[in-house]
Amino acid sequence: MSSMTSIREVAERAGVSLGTVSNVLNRPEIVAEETRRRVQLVIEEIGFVPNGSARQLRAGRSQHIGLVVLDVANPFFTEVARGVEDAAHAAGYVVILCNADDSAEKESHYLRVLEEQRTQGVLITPVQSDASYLQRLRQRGIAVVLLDRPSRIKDLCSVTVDDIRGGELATAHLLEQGHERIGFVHGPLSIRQCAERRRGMLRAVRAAGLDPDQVIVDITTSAQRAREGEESVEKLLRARIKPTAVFCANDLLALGLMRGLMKRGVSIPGDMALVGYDDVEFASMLSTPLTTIRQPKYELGRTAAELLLDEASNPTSHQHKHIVFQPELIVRESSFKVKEDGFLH
Amino acid sequence: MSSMTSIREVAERAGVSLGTVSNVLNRPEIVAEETRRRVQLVIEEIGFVPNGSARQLRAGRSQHIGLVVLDVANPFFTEVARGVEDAAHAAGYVVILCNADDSAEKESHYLRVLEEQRTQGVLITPVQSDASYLQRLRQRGIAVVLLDRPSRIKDLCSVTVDDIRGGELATAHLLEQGHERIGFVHGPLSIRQCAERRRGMLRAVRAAGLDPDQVIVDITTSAQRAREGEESVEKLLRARIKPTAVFCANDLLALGLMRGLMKRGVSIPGDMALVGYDDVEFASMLSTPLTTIRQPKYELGRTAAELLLDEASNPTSHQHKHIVFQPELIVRESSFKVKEDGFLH
DNA sequence: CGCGGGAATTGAAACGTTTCAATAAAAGCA
DNA sequence: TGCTTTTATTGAAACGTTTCAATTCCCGCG
Repeated sequence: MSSMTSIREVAERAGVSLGTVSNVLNRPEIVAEETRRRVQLVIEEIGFVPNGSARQLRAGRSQHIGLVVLDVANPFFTEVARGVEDAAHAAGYVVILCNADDSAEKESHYLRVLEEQRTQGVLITPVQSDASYLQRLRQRGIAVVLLDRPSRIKDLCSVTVDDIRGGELATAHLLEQGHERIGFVHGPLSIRQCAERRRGMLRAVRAAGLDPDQVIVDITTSAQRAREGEESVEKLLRARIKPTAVFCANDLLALGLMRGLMKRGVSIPGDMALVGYDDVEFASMLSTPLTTIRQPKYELGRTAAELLLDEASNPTSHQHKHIVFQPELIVRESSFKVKEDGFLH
Repeated sequence: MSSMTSIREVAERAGVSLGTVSNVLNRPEIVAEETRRRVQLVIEEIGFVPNGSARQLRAGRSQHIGLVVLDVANPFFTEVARGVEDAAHAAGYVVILCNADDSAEKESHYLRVLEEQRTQGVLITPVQSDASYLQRLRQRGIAVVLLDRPSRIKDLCSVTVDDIRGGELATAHLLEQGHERIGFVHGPLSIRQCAERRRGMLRAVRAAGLDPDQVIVDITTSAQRAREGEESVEKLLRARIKPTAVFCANDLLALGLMRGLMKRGVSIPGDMALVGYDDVEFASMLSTPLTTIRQPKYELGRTAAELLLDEASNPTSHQHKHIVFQPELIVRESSFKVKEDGFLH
């Protein structure tokens, strides 16, 4: 029953040729009214669903786009994913969401799969700085857009938020509040965002006429999640220079760090000021509302998807673009200044 | 250059037949040492990557499993997704994560795509109560496992958490704290979870010898996100019976509701006690840590994926199972009792 | 009445694999 | 040496579409 359910069966039952059924499916307007009806009836009747693999094989390309994120559990990326999905869905494409889970191995695995599937395009925030694999995809005719990562490679679209500026905003704010020793909790510096935000810090520190080596205390974590944030409290409190403020490379780290500090009775912002990054949904709702750098997450995803779709549909006329959004400082209680009178201001 | 990059080109360059190349790819052990090496060299050289569509067409089935969730932006589902992904990845399968976004239309769309792709199986938390579409998938030989939703249909695996019990735990806890009028903020009751949690409430209320109509104040939202939670504050405060406590069908709703209440100066738990559902990561870190019902999210996903893979690989010997996990009440400050002395206990 | 032209349909080739029966080559044995 | 096994390789068919040149049919026009 369900065994032989191809276009051929439809054709036989409707008494037409394969080609006609295909036409009913793809260009119904060119087939005669009555024939079309008859074929459609049979399709309904036997519940025929075209085989995507066969279609793709013939077309040489699928109607999918791949989205490879660093960590699906990070609200930042799910918000980006919503943007991507909306744009893709509107254009009739399907998004395959792949979770690299901060692992280069998983990233490669998924890219390989997307390549095998002859995907229309790939949106990616690479784990690996090595972009040679991406070049390969491009050579195979798969459009690639870098998400939240500037492209070293010129002939690649990218959509980013100015991370240097973000780091600068956060740091300038803390310096202004009178902090002179600032911890920076971040994932591996091989991750572009981390490196750039750090550069922003340097810029702000120098602009204030201070020596970065005296101000910044680096704390590197293996991944950028709450767990790692909590674990880094130890290192923070034992640092050679004792910071009075911390800047975290994302809100999850900040969340974890906050939990860790509270457990140890370190008050925020009294004993330690805290600034996060991303402005995820819960940032404003924490026990101490979190000062953070807001990024236009949804727009980031949406814009990236639009660029990708443009490149995929007009491969020749397409112009590569590098779109940069601006981050915004959102000041909340976690970085308020504590005056001599002991009150927050 | 990249135009003709099929198994055929590899065969020609290596001076062997198509079949041999295929063997090198799939059963390398049966091909002679030297031939294998030669073929592999050519593969490296021209960067050959097999065409997944052709493979799938031939095999009649892809190596993917689809995961359809209600809302990727909900941390509950991303945690489930991690569980699914780990199990699938370990077994060599790829997960296609689809976001139904609480919309029946998107859900249908994705299911259709998964059907066209001749996916191995589908893991789903259906938006629609109508399961006829799922039956169709099954008839086409696509394994289906219901995620976090009991199966009306007998011959379907399902992995759930006892939602009735969850609702009961939450409600009993609030009753115990002395609350006699309790708001229940939830998405459409057509969503199974909502309906079941409500049944749990009824059970608890009746067990306490009270009349549900006098105790429960229903507030239905269009979706179960923070935004909708915040919007429902209005309705809550203007309800005919004024509640002293609220139970939210998930933590995102609770998050939004908390924000809304705070904006209006309603103190938690003093003026209004609050209980959420899911125990997402940030629940313990909110301005008032949230009492909630914990679900084993990761295990849920993992177990579901394992059942699916079992069904997909042993379609005949497979036994359908219905696994039910137990929820757990986590008491935090948002539901503490306020004694006459004005302090929390 | 014959002919040109448009509309509808057809049939076969092609997309890139895998599979499997058939063949070829090598090795073992008497 | 000739015959049987074993081991390696081959070639063709099949998977389910789409495409496009070729064919059929019908209509209107001169």
